[in-house]
Amino acid sequence: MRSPRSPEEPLSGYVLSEGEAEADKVGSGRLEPWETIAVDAVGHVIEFWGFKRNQGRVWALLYLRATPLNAMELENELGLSKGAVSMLVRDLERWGAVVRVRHPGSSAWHYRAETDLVRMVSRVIEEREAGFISRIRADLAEARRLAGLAHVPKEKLARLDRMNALASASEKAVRLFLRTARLDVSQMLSVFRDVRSRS
Amino acid sequence: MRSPRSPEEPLSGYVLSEGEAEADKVGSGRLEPWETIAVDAVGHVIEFWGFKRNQGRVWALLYLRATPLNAMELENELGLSKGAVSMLVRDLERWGAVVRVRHPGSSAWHYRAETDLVRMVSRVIEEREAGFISRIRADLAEARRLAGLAHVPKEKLARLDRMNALASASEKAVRLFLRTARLDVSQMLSVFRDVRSRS
DNA sequence: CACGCTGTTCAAGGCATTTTGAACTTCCTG
DNA sequence: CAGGAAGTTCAAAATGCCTTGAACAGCGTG
Repeated sequence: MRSPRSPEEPLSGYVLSEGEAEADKVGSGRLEPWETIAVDAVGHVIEFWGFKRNQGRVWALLYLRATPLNAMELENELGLSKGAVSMLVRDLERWGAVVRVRHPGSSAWHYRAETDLVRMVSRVIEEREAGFISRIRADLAEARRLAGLAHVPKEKLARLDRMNALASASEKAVRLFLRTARLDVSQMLSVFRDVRSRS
Repeated sequence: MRSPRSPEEPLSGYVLSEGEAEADKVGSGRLEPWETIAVDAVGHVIEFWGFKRNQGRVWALLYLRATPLNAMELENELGLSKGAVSMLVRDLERWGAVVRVRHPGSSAWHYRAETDLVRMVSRVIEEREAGFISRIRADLAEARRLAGLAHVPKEKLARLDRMNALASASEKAVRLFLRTARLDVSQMLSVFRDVRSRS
């Protein structure tokens, strides 16, 4: 669902941004090649859904390494700054996609991936949808009201009404999508849970 | 389906960017208030779907004014530059959301809104989806292959497999969405066509 | 209770995308 | 076919989002 921008640009295959081409670059480069690929793939998915790429990368690494990692490890493995890790992890935590655990022998927090990535995506999308699309509908309704007061010709009013109908249709489509996606996903999740890392 | 970014940001109501707050600003300001609202609402929807806001605004204005406008009018009404209008209109044209018509008494091109805005959105999304998600799946498959060669422990392989399953589920969900949205929309379009401006 | 280690905050910087504006091209009109 | 209006192009500026890094805060330990 992301930026088509201009019709002439290539339609498949995502574009690597500068640093990304050289994999784990700046960081210690401890990531194995297969990890890099998987982590970045999740980064792309999550970006596709309107989140930050690095939120996906953090979650993916935590998920792949069954064992909880601390902030420093995330910095090194993913080549992120301290500040970035702090913020990314906080976001994931609030969304319930990551939990913070205190490890026995260490004074640092460790982070563990929940399997709720998808649940998080659909919840957040739903919240946005609720606020955003209904705000748009409200705007169109307001426009319609003003136009009515302003004695705008019937034909134009009809066009406004049709825009409204369009917005409603979008809204319905998105809701339907979320409902079905949720269904697909809850089946998925039950599979996931079988191998959930026992903390 | 657009940028949730950070959990603490307000979840409803879009944020106005600088210039937008003062409505039609720089331009001649010929737009009526209700038009401004409606045009911007469409701008937001279209941005939500990953296009440029001004592509939506141009289409919306053309749709609301039943009569085709030329480039200069679009510039003035929407406060855009000559170059911007040229590019925006070209994009919409290639997507089939706008057609270019030669008006009898004038040497300038005029632009007319097709009712295909929604068709355009779903087509473009579908194209992106086809390329993008399948690319991601391919990446995960590659990661899985490499991990297999690298004698990665069974448990980690299982996690990779689950990521793959997740990606498949996304793909299925998106496809389903597009199919149903298309259906909703084709019903819509039939309504639209009744009042299509006869050029 | 001071030190050091971990995590948080946020202004400044960096990066990608979008818009502008001016040079250039095309096409109509007389 | 000259003159000019309309349209296109593209480098540079503007914009907006994300990350960085350094200052700050919290906490646990010696």
